Amino acid sequence: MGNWKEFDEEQMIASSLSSGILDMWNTSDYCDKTSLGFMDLLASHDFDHASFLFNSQSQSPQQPSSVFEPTLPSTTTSTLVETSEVLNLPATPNSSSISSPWAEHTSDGGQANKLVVKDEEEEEEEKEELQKSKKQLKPQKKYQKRQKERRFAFVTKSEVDHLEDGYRWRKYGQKAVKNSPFPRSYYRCTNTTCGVKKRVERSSEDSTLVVTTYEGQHTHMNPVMPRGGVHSGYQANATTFDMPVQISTQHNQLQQYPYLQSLQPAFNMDSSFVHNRGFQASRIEDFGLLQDMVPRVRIEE
DNA sequence: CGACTTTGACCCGCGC
DNA sequence: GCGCGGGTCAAAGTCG
Repeated sequence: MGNWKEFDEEQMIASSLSSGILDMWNTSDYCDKTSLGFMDLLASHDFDHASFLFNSQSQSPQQPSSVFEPTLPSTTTSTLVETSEVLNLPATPNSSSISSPWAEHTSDGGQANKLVVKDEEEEEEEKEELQKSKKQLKPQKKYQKRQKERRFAFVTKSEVDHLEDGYRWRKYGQKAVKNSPFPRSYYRCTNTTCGVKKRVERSSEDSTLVVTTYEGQHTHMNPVMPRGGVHSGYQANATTFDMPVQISTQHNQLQQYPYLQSLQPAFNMDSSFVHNRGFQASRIEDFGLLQDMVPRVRIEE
């Protein structure tokens, strides 16, 4: 899995995030096996808040995965990995002032493990400008240089490779992966205005693990139901909306597509929101990607 | 017939 | 420059 070498640091982040979210639930007395909150943040590409979760991990040791007993036939186990190729995304307005009860609990005030995104962006921009000026001498090629998009990956324990996440995807490629018996599939969001892509591959080390990598940000309404389904009416890249409303509109859909809640649209999050969401969500049935979350999933080496 | 998948060819970046 | 591996294109095939 050569491609995962770039995730070396993220392995640590992933496991930290895992314990972070477990910690979040413990703190809020909310351990009912749902994945609300954590996966939402990463699926919505709200990395500033995801880093907040990361910050919160340092407070406590990892929790036993037995807290999340599987209750569904096709159980899923997720570990988040945010890549270091985090670029070309507008900054989240609240990024500099995240307040949360969990952040306060961190031993170092939530500073030590902060994910650095901005510096990498600037550095990369400079690099790309340099390359641009060099390449201007060359004729235009059919394929433009791929823009590096903010990406994140998570590991899911599932029998199904391509998990339904509420968006419609079109497969546009499949490649054999070096040193892996399993191919990697490439999907693109079917919405023409949306450039979000995702890669799906099965771990060569543990065939029960599916590695899904998202790239880009949805720019349209979430169709939620895969084909001809009900539209939920919230925006995929919304930065604000009323959480209770969202919960209620999602409820029926989530019952059918348990992992949807882990891939829901962006939102602003503050401590009251998290409490509110936890409270609201606890009334929803048990389901979710993280219900049998494993504290640590080793991706490579 | 439209939406989606499959698959070989091609492009691109990178290391040697 | 060359080869390798990852990523994408696009025509053909499949499915409902």
